[in-house]
This record gives sequence, C-alpha cells and structure tokens, in this order.
Amino acid sequence: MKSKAPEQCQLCSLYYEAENFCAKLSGRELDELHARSRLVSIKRGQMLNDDVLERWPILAIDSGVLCLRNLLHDGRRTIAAFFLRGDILDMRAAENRRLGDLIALSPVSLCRLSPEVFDHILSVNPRARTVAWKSLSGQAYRALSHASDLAKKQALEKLASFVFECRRRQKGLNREHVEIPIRRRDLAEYLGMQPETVSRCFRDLEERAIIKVSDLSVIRILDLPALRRIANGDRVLQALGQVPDPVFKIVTKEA
Amino acid sequence: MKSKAPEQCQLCSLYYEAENFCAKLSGRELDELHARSRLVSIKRGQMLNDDVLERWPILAIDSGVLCLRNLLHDGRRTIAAFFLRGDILDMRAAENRRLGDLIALSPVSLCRLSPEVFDHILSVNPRARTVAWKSLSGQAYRALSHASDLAKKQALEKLASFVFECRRRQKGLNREHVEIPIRRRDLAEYLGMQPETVSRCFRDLEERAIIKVSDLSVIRILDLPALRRIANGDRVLQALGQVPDPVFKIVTKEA
DNA sequence: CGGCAAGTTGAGCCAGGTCAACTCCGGTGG
DNA sequence: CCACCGGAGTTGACCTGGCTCAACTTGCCG
Repeated sequence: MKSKAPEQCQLCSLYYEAENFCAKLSGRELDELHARSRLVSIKRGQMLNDDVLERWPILAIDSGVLCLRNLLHDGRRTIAAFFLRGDILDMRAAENRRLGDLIALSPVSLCRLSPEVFDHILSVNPRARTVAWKSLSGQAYRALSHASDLAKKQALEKLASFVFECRRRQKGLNREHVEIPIRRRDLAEYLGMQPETVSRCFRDLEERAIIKVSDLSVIRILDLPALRRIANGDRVLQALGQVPDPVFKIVTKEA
Repeated sequence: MKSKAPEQCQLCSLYYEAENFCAKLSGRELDELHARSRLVSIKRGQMLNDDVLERWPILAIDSGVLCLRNLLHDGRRTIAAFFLRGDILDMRAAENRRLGDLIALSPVSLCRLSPEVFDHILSVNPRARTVAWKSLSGQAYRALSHASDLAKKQALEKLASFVFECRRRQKGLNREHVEIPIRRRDLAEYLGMQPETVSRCFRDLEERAIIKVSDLSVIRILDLPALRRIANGDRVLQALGQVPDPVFKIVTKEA
C-alpha cells in the first residue's frame, strides 16, 4: 500500500516517480530497504569518500547532479559521466572506484542502499530487477554514446550532442527549452574541451540563431533540425555559417 | 552434470570457461537455453543487421572480436567499444541500436540467446545473474574508462592506455606480451585518431624502448612503469626520454 | 608472383588549446 | 548603500598537436 510507505520515502523521487526503483517495491520490501538504508544530502563540490563507498556501494540518486571525475597526474581533469535522479550506481566492483571520484556538481540528495537488501530484492522482484538492469544498461549506453562523441566529433558537434543528451534525460515535457544542469567549467571537463572553447561554441550556435542562451542554465532551441544535423556530424551545414569565401588559394606568398 | 552438456556447448568458451555465463547453468537450464539459441559464425567485416537483432537481441561472444561502430554523416567512423569472448550484449533497448552497427573485426563465433530463456534464467539462477550483471557492469566500466581516455588524453597517452586495456582483458597469464586483437585502422577509430598518428605513436614508444612491436598483433612491454606513467598522463616523462628526475609523490586523494 | 589493402613516413596546415586580460555577478563587510 | 573581493564566464591573440594529403613500403591472399 503506497500510503504506508515511510514518510521519508514519500518525498523521494525514487519512490514517487513511477518508473523508478523504489516505486516497484512491495510495502514490505520498501520498509525493509528503508530500514537498512540512509538518505543523505551532499553539498556542491563535496566528494564521496572511498571508505564510505566501501560500506555503502549502492547509491540511488534522488535529486541533484553527481559526477564521476577523474584526475590525471598533471592536473588535467575529466568528468566521465554524470548521474541524475533515478540513476542507481553499483560501485561494488573494486575497479569501478579506480575510474575516479564521485563528486556533487550541485546539491545532491541520494540514498545509500543496503547491498544485501538490494540484492535480495533483485532476486525476488522482477519489476525492480528490470528497473535496475535498465538503469545500468542506460549508463552503459550513455557512456558508449559519449565515447563516440568524444572520439571523432569537433567541439561544436560535441556541444550540440550534449544539448540533446540533456534534452533526452530531462524529465519535463518541454522539448524546446533544455536545462543545462551543470556549469560551463564542468561541461568543458565532460566534453574534453576548455571552458573557453565551450563559450565560443555557445556563441557560435547563438550567432547562427540555432539556440538562444537565456541564462547560464537554460537554453532554447530555435532550429532543431540544424542542431541535430550538427550533432550528427554534418559538416556541410556547419560551414554555412561562414561567408562562402572565394575558393582561390593565393599562392604568391613565397619569396 | 557437465558431461551431459550439448556437444556444441562443450566447445564454446561460454561454457568451458568457468567464469562465463553458460558454465553457471544447471544441466536442464543449459539444455533449454541451447535448444532455443543459435550459435553462428561471422566473417570479418560482416555486420549484424537490425532485423535479425530485433529477434535475437541477446548475444554472447564465444570467440573473436565484435565491435560497435558508429558512422557520422560525412563518413567519419568511430568504434565505440569492442567485445570479446565471454561478453554478453543486451540489445533489447531500442536506443542501443542507435549507437551504431555491430561489426566483426575478426572472424567471430557468437551465440544468439533466446531472450525468454535468458530472462527466465536470470530470475531463477543467482550465479548466472551475477555473471550477466558483472558483464554489463564491466561494459559500463570500460566505456567510462574509455570516455575518460578520449576526453583529455593526448595521442601517446591514449595508446598507452589502450595497451593496458588489452592487457587487462586478455585471458592468458603472460603479462609481458600483449596481444593487440584489432588492426591499426580499427585501433585508430577506437582511439579517435588517424591511422598515421597511431603508427607514429607506436614508433615513438619503440624508439624510447618502452615497448617492442613484434608483429602487428603482438607487442612486448619493455618498461612497464614508464608505460604506466604515460597512460596516467604524466607529461613530465613524456617530454622525451626523460631522466627519472626527483621522484614526485603523487598525492591523489586527501581530505 | 602479382595485385591490392594496410601500414608507414614526410610536409604543411588548422581546430582548438593556452595564456592573459577583461566582464559579470553574488556575497560580504564597512 | 556602496566598495570590494573572488570565482565563473567570456573575449582576443597566439601557438601546437595531430589531422590531412600524398607518396611510399609492407604484408596478405589468390
């Protein structure tokens, strides 16, 4: 019975959003999971440290943006992925922790699930298992998609792809306005570019009237097909911004 | 009873390697799965087409290298991931097929598993479920790790990382010789660079006596620490056959 | 052994990194 | 209220790692 859910869970998107994990649980399962789990709040910039992860390796995001950040020896930083409400992270594999640190990019509310209860639920509740499987599968999908973007796309194309990623992942129905849930600096780290380049690319898209940057965290898509073509790597369109310059190459520069 | 396994399965690494999926099945489960599945061979370069994937979305690799290749509109190609023996792919999510095409980079032998039987096994056999979960989780891990590599690393660093990826994934015990299971051209697509650059980087590593390229498909690691430092983005070392300067203590994590 | 694809080498160039200067904005304290 | 501060974002100028193109060599398969 929904009305019997623990009060804390009533306010948690993992429960009140019908497609999320906790919404699939029976009253008894939810009670048991709740009893052995911990809902915590994390401030922006804060990192989940390793020894706590050791004891609480299953994380379910209620709200906010958590990211996986990786530090190279000489200080270069990369954000490999970010996680939003509804995502379930399984950090039990030791190797997963070598990927980097989990850091809050905004205030985050998440639930540390008891691994034992989680596992038990997976074994007895097919609908919950499906949700968990889909979450993991979705993470793999996004990581692959992101890797494709990083491998061969140019800066402008990566940014356009990113806008679509945000659009796909945002819950709201508004498809024209897209929320950029992270700051420019973090966005740059996610896309493997410099903040300066991110800024230049936004300006470029805006000058071509493809998007409108309202404030730093919301953009409006003005020309969806154009944006899509850029995201898909259609270089012909990208060149159109430029004045179709004379095709002559001046060869008189040598002495 | 192992001796009762279908003859075809006896020869399949998914069964005879103890850590793989089919090895975890009871005799009855294996029989049932075998009866409703199809072991197929695929030639190099051949692509698994979509309508077949629709009916047979669960693939288990017996041998060979399968990759996920993504084509941009203007012809740029990316290999987002490659899959080796033991890997289980779940292409049921429609979105997964938008990531690109599954293409054999070498002769591949794989088993198309019946989704129904597969699902049923996941619900009743915890050990098999764990294997499947780990396979998926490993794919997510590698994709994230790969994305980190692509985002901020330079060509030489990416190549060094790739050598370690191959090393981790290869089954044999020999840790000094690493098999490069794919060709230069494919490797370039995987690392988001040009074949020319791959070639130059191999030569560079060889000139510094860090690796020895025996033939195109096997390398020998001569200086493991140096290779590791490069893979981890230690630019000091990269700046040409460097004298091992004062040993910097790398302090990764601190309060 | 011939033919073709894969891989390598070299020379030149450009997208995006780097550096430095500047603006913008929210918070803080006088 | 304003002055001040610090961090984020933006802009411009310059520089370089790796892409491009072209020529060459090597390896593979009939």
